[in-house]
Amino acid sequence: MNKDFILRLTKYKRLIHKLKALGFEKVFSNNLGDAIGVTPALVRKDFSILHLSGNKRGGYNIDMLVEEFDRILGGNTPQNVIIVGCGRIGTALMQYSGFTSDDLTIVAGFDQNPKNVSNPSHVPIYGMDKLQDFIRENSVKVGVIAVPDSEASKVLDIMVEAGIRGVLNFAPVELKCSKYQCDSNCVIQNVNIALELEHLFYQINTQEINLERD
Amino acid sequence: MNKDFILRLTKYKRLIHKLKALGFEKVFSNNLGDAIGVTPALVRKDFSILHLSGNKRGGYNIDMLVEEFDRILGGNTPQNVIIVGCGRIGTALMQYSGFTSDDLTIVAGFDQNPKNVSNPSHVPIYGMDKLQDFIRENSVKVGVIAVPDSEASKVLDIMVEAGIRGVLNFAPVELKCSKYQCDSNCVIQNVNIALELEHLFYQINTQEINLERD
DNA sequence: TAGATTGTTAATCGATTAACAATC
DNA sequence: TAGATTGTTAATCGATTAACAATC
Repeated sequence: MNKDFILRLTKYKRLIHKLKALGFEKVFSNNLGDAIGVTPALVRKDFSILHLSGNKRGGYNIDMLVEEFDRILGGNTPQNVIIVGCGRIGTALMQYSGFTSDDLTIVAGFDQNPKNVSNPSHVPIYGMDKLQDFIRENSVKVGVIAVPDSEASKVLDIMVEAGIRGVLNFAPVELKCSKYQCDSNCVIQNVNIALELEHLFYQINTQEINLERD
Repeated sequence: MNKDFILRLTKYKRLIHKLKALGFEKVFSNNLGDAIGVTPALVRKDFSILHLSGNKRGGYNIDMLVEEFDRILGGNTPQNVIIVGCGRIGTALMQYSGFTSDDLTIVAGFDQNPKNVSNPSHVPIYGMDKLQDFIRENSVKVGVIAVPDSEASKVLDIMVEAGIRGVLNFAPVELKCSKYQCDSNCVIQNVNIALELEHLFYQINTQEINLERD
């Protein structure tokens, strides 16, 4: 329910898959904690919340963990994602290599002028008028918004109306919990690159100068 | 010092600039809290930590806030950023419109084959061999890493050695707090798009099925 | 003045950690 | 068995909030 908790789950999952690939058969809260940078106690607590139990002396069984984390985090069933807005960011994402390893598949792109988009990927790009039908017919659950900021909230409304449940927003507007999000339980995650860079500068500045000037 | 705290600072700053533009002269902790979604008490606490004081009845002076937040968050002095790796993500970022409004300027790109990069922006793209000298000569403080994951940690080392203080990493590897980061106080922020999407799927899944299966 | 708002202290809340009994 | 590790409880820690005296 907690953001940090969810982040840890994803890290556990990745780590456990790696360990499995390395031929490990069991692992201790100790090892897991070291690897993801938390205390062993927190690992045990987390696992306890998830009802994952180990052996008092033999640690946790890797096969069991792999299976359970796959179930909890949506498994290895490929997850379909659409990209709305095929400008620079949109097309860059379409070819992003980091996805395939995580069973995420970009199934389609949408743009106002699909014919103008240079498209070296094999992902089909449709006009915006096809967006709602596509979402409905393919039961798409998650979409990426990569349109100009002026279009973002309009696009969001369209997607939510069609039944989208999760949105990753790259438009430099913070898409807020509108009535739509609340009504329909659509989760919105904003990725604001300018904001991230500002954070960095802030952190650097405060390392040098102290917050309180005097 | 806290991640949430820093995030709030950035939100305060943006909001206050907007209010200033709207002609406001003063604002209450009440209003600020509503707008950024926190309690008025927290706003006052935050301001107190920053030594920003208001009037017992007249709230906080907008001009004062604008000035102070600009100082605290690095002001409106343009911040120079370089982009290392001019593949799809890198070039997309180079033309990203969200930057200009935040006084962030991409001053250069770097790539192994700068001549192969199609470069519709006006940002110069140099070979990787120029990276260290450029950072040193221009005192660049923050850089973006958008190279393939296999190159990421090598590139990080080079940048840190040249004196980079902050890195935004788009390569799908979690660049960890290596010896370099600790020695030289380089802040690393990882943006992992696949991870963000996984979060979304997880959140959606847990809305439907409860965590504990039984 | 009376009313409203700040600034700060103490209370609350939630997450993390330490500790340890249970037990393999 | 002795040693090691889990699972869970209680303690700790830090961030947020409530409350209220100070005061404009």
